[in-house]
Amino acid sequence: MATSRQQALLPASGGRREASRRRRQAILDAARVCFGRDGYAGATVARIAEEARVSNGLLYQFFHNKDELLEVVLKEVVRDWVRALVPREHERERPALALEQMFRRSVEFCVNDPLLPALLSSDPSLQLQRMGTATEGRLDAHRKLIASILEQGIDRGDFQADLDVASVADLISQLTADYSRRAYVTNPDFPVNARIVDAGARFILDAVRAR
Amino acid sequence: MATSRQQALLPASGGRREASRRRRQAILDAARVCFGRDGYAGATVARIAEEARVSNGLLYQFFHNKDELLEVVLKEVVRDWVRALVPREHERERPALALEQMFRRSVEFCVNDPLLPALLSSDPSLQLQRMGTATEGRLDAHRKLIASILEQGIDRGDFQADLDVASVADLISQLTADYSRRAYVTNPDFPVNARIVDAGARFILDAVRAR
Amino acid sequence: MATSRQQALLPASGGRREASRRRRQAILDAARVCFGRDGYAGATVARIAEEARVSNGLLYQFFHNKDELLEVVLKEVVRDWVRALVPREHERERPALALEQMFRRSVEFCVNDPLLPALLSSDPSLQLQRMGTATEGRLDAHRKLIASILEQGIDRGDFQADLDVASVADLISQLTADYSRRAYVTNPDFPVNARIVDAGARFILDAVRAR
Amino acid sequence: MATSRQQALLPASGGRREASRRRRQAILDAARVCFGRDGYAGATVARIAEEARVSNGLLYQFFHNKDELLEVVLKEVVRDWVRALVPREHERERPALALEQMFRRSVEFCVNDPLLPALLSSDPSLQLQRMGTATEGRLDAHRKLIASILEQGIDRGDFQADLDVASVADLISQLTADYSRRAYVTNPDFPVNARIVDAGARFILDAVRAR
DNA sequence: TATGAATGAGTGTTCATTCAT
DNA sequence: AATGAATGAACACTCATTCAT
Repeated sequence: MATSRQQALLPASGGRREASRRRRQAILDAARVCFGRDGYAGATVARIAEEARVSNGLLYQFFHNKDELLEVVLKEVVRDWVRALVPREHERERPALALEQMFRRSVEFCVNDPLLPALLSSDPSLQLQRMGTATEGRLDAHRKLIASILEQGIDRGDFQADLDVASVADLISQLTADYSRRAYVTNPDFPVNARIVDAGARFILDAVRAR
Repeated sequence: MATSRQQALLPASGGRREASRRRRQAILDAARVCFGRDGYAGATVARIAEEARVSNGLLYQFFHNKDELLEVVLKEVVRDWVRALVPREHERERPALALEQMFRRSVEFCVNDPLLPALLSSDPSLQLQRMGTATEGRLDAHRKLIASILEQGIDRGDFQADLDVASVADLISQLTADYSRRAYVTNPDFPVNARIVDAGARFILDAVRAR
Repeated sequence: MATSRQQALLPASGGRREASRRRRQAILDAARVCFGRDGYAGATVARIAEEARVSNGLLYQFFHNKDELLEVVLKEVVRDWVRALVPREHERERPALALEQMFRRSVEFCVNDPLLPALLSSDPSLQLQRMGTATEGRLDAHRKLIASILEQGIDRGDFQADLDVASVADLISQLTADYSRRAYVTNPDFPVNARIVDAGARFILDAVRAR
Repeated sequence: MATSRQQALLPASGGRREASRRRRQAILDAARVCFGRDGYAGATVARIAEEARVSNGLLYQFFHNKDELLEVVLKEVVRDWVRALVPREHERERPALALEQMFRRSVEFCVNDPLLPALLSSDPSLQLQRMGTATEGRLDAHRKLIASILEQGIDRGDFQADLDVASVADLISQLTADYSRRAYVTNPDFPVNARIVDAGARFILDAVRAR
């Protein structure tokens, strides 16, 4: 989101083609905020258009309908998220650190983007059954990324040798998604803070670490 | 839910009072399914009434409005769920077993009741801010139950002595909720099956077990 | 109204026949209050039944539907009103006094019975078009009563000889109805009080008095 | 109303802006008829839209809700009415004539606009408590106008010197309102016709005239 | 006779979508 | 390309009326 939204604020330059592209992005950014805040049914097309500083009807020149808009937004979100999670250079050879940082970065990411965890946990408010599994499939990227880190750690002897890699990758993906969601929803009973994020990181590492 | 729904299928016997009680329960059961499937905004009063085989208006003789209906349904769900999770007699002195069974039973419970995990993860579609924290507080019961098992395990030397009990209880509660949700939503990419539930149980135990 | 409502409070005595009659009257009294307060559309059958301390359905054993209930209530109101207005003995030979007292008594009557003025001025809230002119005709009684007083006054030389009796009777009837209504509706801008009622009485007398 | 409605029948010309304005006015005109005919509760939004030859939803682009629509309609009615009643030039120095003409014009005005008298007599069906006293205050204009004519007449010696001006102004205002209402409601028993309007005018003048 | 649970048509209102401009 | 006025199918909710008890 960061990138695309910043671009929208750049001076209006370029030809008609460019202006059009910028408007389309403004709609996507506004939709991201609205769907994340209000869910699918709760978000209104009018509100999205308003927050994008664009007319009601323009939306339908870029997207066939509300469903398609959501679909595109979700793809964008997942793309940005996966990009943000790719391990940094210095983590490459240290699987435990890579795993921990991925968890922390994901929680961080979602603080400003509640849409992702909603998607990750198949939030019924998104009514995903409306669209094909196209987006659904993309989530696989996260699991695969985790799985590759796990395998690397097993190879190096850092993680338990007999892990069911696919299943554990899924577990970690879920846990991450949930804490990411919680990072956004302010739960007065049990807020996500440094302490609980630390506990989450340790929990994951304890569960996979070799003994 | 199980019990009440089964009763609904019994031959219609008893006085008017009884018939009325049965209809009320049919509405609650239908609402449970609809809210769980479609979220708050997505569920329509008409659909709920239809699935309860009841007229549209009758709903408003039992509940003031859609909000109140959701509130009552949520209380019922949590009540049934907590009941189902209480450790059995033979698990009393074996914290690791108690923890594992709680996870498995919760996943089982939610196969037929997607509403619970939606509630547990503060699904925005439920728009919980509509109602008081009455229900919210009840979720605490789950965390407390887990926490008590954890403490017992620490005392017996089965679990790590330096666990952040409150945080870990929350983590396990979340993980349970998420797998429970997944147990209902049929995810063709990664279904919840015996293998992955086993992995979940092991993951949790590995994370807390003393070394 | 006074009479009938007081009877409703008498100890429940008499056979079934009598009890039934009493319940019917309770419904009529409650309807009178509700229709007067809320208009036809605003009054609900449920509320009427509640205020009559009677079940919802009983109403339909006495009256075919809401329309008929209103019709009967209106007849009662007009009957009570006309009864209350009949000149007292000592007014018989003094037309001016009779006229004035009728105005004052009518205002008084309606303080507790807003339904009458609503009827007198064909208040659209009563949606009188629903029913035949049956009730409508009864209003004639008031005009005729006034007309007879006017004629008497003309004969005695108290009132102008060339009055258009029928028209003036109608005017006075209207004015009375309106002030009666105003006696009930509390208009903060221009409340009906002793001063304005006095002015009303004088206005009427000035308009008809012989010069 | 006259003016606006006539315009609505003109050939549909002008830009989008103009067309929109015309539709808004059509809604107001239809609402005026419906509220006047059926009262507030009796009038349905759907019927108003239908009579305005406009879709159900358009109404809500111009007015927030039914209440606001009524409020705007009432303001319009009062505005048009007060405009219609301002004494003509040649009546300025003849209070008796001014008074009479005001009565006649008001009756005339309401033949096509039953809403005004409903308002003037605080018809409960309008449920005026819903809105602020904004409109309420405007009615004062009528009383003040009458009062000023009365005072002028008293100064010139045409009217009784000791009139309670405020009260009499209110009486005349009421009488006017009532006859205006009657001018619309076709009362088969006692229709408002030339004869009875004449009687009304004479009645008022007789009541205030100096002796 | 009397009840009140049950019905369902109808209400005010919202909102995704279309289309003349 | 862009607007926003206009549509109409939903929606949550109400209430006169019926009917099994």
